[in-house]
Amino acid sequence: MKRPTPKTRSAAPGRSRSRTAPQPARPAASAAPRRSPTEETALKLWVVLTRAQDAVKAHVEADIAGLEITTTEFGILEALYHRGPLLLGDVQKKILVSSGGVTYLVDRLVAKGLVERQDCPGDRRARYAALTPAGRTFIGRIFPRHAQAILRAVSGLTKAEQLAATDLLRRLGHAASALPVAPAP
Amino acid sequence: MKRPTPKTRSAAPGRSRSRTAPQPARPAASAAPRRSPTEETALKLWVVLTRAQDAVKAHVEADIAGLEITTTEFGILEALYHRGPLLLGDVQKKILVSSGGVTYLVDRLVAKGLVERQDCPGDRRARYAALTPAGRTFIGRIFPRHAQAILRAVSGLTKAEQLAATDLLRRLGHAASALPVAPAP
DNA sequence: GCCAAGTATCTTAGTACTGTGATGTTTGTA
DNA sequence: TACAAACATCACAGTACTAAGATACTTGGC
Repeated sequence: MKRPTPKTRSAAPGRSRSRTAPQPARPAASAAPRRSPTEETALKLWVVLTRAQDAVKAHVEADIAGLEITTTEFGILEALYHRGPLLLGDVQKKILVSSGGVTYLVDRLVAKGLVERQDCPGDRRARYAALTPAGRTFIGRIFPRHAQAILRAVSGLTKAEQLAATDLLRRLGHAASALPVAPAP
Repeated sequence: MKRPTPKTRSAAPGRSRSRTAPQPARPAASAAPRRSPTEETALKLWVVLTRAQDAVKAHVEADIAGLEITTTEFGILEALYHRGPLLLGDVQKKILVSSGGVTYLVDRLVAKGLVERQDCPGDRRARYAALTPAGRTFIGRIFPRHAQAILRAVSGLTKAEQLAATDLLRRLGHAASALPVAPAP
């Protein structure tokens, strides 16, 4: 699991800061740099986008915790469950990891007996990943609960709001993906 | 850098799959499980939320690449820049890493001469992290460009849409955070 | 038919963390 | 005065990846 939101020493337990008041010896030097309202809007969007994703992800990961698989592995199983066998390259595009990462992840799922590789007739470079019967049973058993966990995690918005958010986020994502990545300065 | 969106072999370069047609020997077995529309809406939201965050993050990380710091380190510098010295515990809450992670990250920033630790008068257990003059200069120099990169990354939405998305995401995030995490089954 | 270029996967080494658990210091409370 | 709880730190094994390169196969042009 990548970052199931830190659980270590004294992580969250809220309000207790009463000592923050005594400002440090050195001046706070909080020379808050002025920013345009347009920048402010964009930065705020980036922050809440990240926070929202983290918050929902925490529920998704909590749901998967204890199943002996990572969220990324879950993503592969889910993709194979809903789409049938996929070329490893297509798995890569779907879950957004490096090519080496796909090899690594599929190796582990194979070791767990959930996935198998199949040769691709017609292109001997390529290979499919496919669920084994055990893998199909496994994902079929846990997916419904998983869907409920997500449903619950996003239930802070009404269905209409969820649809509105989906539309905005889809367009945001598409636009950002289409945009060429920063011209190295 | 954690996952600057894979750059490896044949990652994105679109449509070329013409070999996907010959379905694998084994039956596709695509027993697509029926789902309620409510579930469908929630799952879709989760997917586009993650995709959008990833897409924007790719720009953010591309902007930081080559500066010899990771995005997490950047987050610390930015927090100190905009808020002044912070207790290490507050840094932890801000950037969401483990307690050991804060020590590790601050150590590295100290080694780079960008941050220093200061004792906290009034609580001798606690310590502040604060920018050094070099650190302030560094972040002050790169932050404006960073803000522009974010501005650009989210420019697929109009300002009004950005505000609407911010409102929805803020409420989504708050609700998800407030919700107790899945009851371990 | 030959070969360069392209595509698919795998291998290797490295990185940025995490989690656990222990240690020391300090603080607020009983 | 004791004692639990908070803050930071350290040590260390482990994890989920990444980037870069190697290998194997395929394709398109000549």
